Amino acid sequence: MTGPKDTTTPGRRRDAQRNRELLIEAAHDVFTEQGLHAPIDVIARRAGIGNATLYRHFPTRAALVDAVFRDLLTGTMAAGEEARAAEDAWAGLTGYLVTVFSGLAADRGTNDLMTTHLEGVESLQAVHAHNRHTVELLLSRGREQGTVRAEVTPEDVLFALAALGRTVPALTAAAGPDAWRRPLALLLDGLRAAPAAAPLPSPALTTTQLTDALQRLGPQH
Amino acid sequence: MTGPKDTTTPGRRRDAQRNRELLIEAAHDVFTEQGLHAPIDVIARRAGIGNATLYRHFPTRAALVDAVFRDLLTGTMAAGEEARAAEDAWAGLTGYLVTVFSGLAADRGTNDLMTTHLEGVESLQAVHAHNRHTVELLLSRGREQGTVRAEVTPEDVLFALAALGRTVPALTAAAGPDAWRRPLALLLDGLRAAPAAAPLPSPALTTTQLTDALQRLGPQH
Amino acid sequence: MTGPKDTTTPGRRRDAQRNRELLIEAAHDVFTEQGLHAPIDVIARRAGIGNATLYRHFPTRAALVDAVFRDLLTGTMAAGEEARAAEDAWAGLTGYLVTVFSGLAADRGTNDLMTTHLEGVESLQAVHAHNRHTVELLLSRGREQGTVRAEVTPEDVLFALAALGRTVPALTAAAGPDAWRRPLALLLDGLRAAPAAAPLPSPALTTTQLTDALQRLGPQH
Amino acid sequence: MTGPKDTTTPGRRRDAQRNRELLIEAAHDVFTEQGLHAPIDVIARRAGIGNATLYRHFPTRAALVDAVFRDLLTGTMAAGEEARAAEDAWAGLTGYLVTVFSGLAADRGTNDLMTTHLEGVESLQAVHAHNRHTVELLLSRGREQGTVRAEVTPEDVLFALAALGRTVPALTAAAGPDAWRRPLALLLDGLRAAPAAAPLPSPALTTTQLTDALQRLGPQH
DNA sequence: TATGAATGAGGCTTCATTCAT
DNA sequence: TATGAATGAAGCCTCATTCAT
Repeated sequence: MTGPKDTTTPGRRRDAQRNRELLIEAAHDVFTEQGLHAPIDVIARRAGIGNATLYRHFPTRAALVDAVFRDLLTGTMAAGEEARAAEDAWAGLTGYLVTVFSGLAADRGTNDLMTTHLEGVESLQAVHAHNRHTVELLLSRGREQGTVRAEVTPEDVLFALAALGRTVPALTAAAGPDAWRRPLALLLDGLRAAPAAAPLPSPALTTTQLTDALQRLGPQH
Repeated sequence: MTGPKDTTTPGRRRDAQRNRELLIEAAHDVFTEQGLHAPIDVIARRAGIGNATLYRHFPTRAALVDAVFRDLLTGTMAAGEEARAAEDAWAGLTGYLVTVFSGLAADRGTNDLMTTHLEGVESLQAVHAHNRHTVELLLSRGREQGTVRAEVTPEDVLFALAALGRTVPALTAAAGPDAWRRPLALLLDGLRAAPAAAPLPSPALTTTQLTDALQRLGPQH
Repeated sequence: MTGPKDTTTPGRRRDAQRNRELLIEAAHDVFTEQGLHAPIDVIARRAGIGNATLYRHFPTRAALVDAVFRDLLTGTMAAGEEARAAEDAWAGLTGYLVTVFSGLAADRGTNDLMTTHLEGVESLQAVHAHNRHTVELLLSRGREQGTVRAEVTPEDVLFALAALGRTVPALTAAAGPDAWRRPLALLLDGLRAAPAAAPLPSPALTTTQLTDALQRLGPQH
Repeated sequence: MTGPKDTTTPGRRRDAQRNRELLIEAAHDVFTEQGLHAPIDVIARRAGIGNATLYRHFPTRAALVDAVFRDLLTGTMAAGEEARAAEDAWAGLTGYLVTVFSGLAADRGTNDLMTTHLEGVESLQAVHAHNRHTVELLLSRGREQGTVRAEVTPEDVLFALAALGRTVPALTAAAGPDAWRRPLALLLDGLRAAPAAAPLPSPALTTTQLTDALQRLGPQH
């Protein structure tokens, strides 16, 4: 006997737990593919479970989103912690944003989540706050170290991040998984105090790729 | 023969033309307010015309969009022409983008249009091409004049433009009609060869404004 | 040719008109049977028409209710006019209320309509206003003629009317189509200045009938 | 024997009893707030108990209602006893009805219960019977004492009571906790043999209050 | 037996597209 | 040809009741 829990679990508990997991899994997949606005019924269907059951487990979309991303988001926060500890604030900031964007690129759900403020998603509050603190700290230290432009505020960075971040899925779809590195580098260069030394990463978009990427953006809302 | 070419449909031709105009007008208004995904019926109703008639005139949404913006977009192209003539390429580029963004801020339709490639919208091709040429020209001359970073491509600029452009409506809603000037300036600073001399325009976002703006972005699609 | 309309009516107009009538008819029936809260879909089904079509004709429940009852309600208003002209105000009031209650007894829809204020039902406003004016006028003249208690206000009457009126369908179901006459008479006797001379109309409820009636009332809301 | 009768289920019996009490308590609260049609699950959740357990204890809604109100209703019956003892039958009747209405005003559940006959609620039979006897007795004595109209039957009173009683929650919501006193007084005046001497209690409704009250009544069922 | 969970069915509303005159 | 109308399909949500442990 390794743990007492297994034997204690009464009645249907295990089954429900299984359903809950199926739902979260399905929701994760669907959110990843379609974004956070994906129809609830699609998720339920994908899980092979009645939609009313989904509602029982997660009365609101926000609750479901919260459950799906709670763990994933802690990953982002960990990256933030690490970045804060960096000697060179600029390097820390850069590295942090790269990590964040890697996440945004892979997953429409994470993307929506990080580049929007969804009312009612609890865990999100924490991530956004943490995110802001990380950026704020690194900016302020960067300013002291002379690598960050004096006037740049955390809001500047966070907003630019969101703006660029939202386009990442379309971009990667059109031009490969690393395509976001280049516009991100450009953005960062705008924040620097000193002129940018490093060459831009990732090859430039071709015209076709640009067209493709824009097409994938689609009309808003 | 005093009338128009086709005598078989005496008043018809003119009637249809009138309808077409009414539809385009209505669509323009609706697109401006609601974006390009606005319900077809709303447009037809606003024009005071049956939706099936709309379909007859414009079998697809793209066709309607095309018709609506064909004329408007020439305005943007004119701004491009003017910019191309600028002595100082950097000033020309800056001015051009400011003009473009002013348009993006005012009109959800133009915004969708310029920051996306809608399959099947013919006239759009022309604008995007023109746009690209303008940027390309100014970039290349800027490079010669030493004001633009060597590596920056037109695609870099156009893509960044689209990314930032799409957020403009939410941004102006949250922080006022000039709020886009600041992130645009930041973006431009990233493109410069020389370090940015000018201070950032427009006050920085407050945290609340940022939150508000992000909330207004909403999930994609 | 007796009228030009028939031949002029273009296209589908006649068909749609037919549908509209079918819908109103069906709605009338369903409202009469089930009251104004009856499911929209049931009405559409009863009319043999898709529910979306119903929505096209009547975008809100209130619009449908309005269409169904607009004509019926003018009947009530006519009765009001007549009552106002009565020499003996008390007789006029009595007669009026009897007419009104006859309507309430026959039809759950009318009943809901008259004993409730449904937001958005235009024609209803007029009836309620007319109703109030009738009652007000007759009360005030009745007071002058010494047949109505001094303190009684139109609101007193209208409210009592509503309270009693709502029970009328259950009452008639349990005790016959004239059963409402008796409680109405009792109510009126409470409004009189002089002691009631006339015997109560309609036989008294039996205990069983009372039980039955109450059962039919059902829980509120 | 120190324990309870059934020794086969040592803690069970007591547990079940406890659950039963919790359920009744919760149901009482919910019924009071929302009326007798409140969702079953809400009650179970409020009790912190599974809904299936609720079903086990009370297979039908009626059974639950019965259990909840069995005790409460004895209070009403006590008031009846007291009223029966009154010297002046009319005063007794009046006082009784005031007491009853106070209850109707405070509690949606009691209201539904007293103004309706719910199929299958056993205990209700008793209350209604008791109620009827009280009214019957007082009426008959009032007739002897010359204060009650000869023709008025218990059913007349009980029905009028129900009709007015059901409107009490809406009325108090619209016009204050004592607003029911005035229409009740009017009703009673209709039952008197002698002309009403006392002025009406509680101020008259304003037009706005009337509208508000009617709106709150809502469609039946 | 007690229980949490599951679900089918019902209700509302919107919209793109097709139909029938 | 021009048109108003029709509709199927999709999305949302709630609740009474049954199921399976």
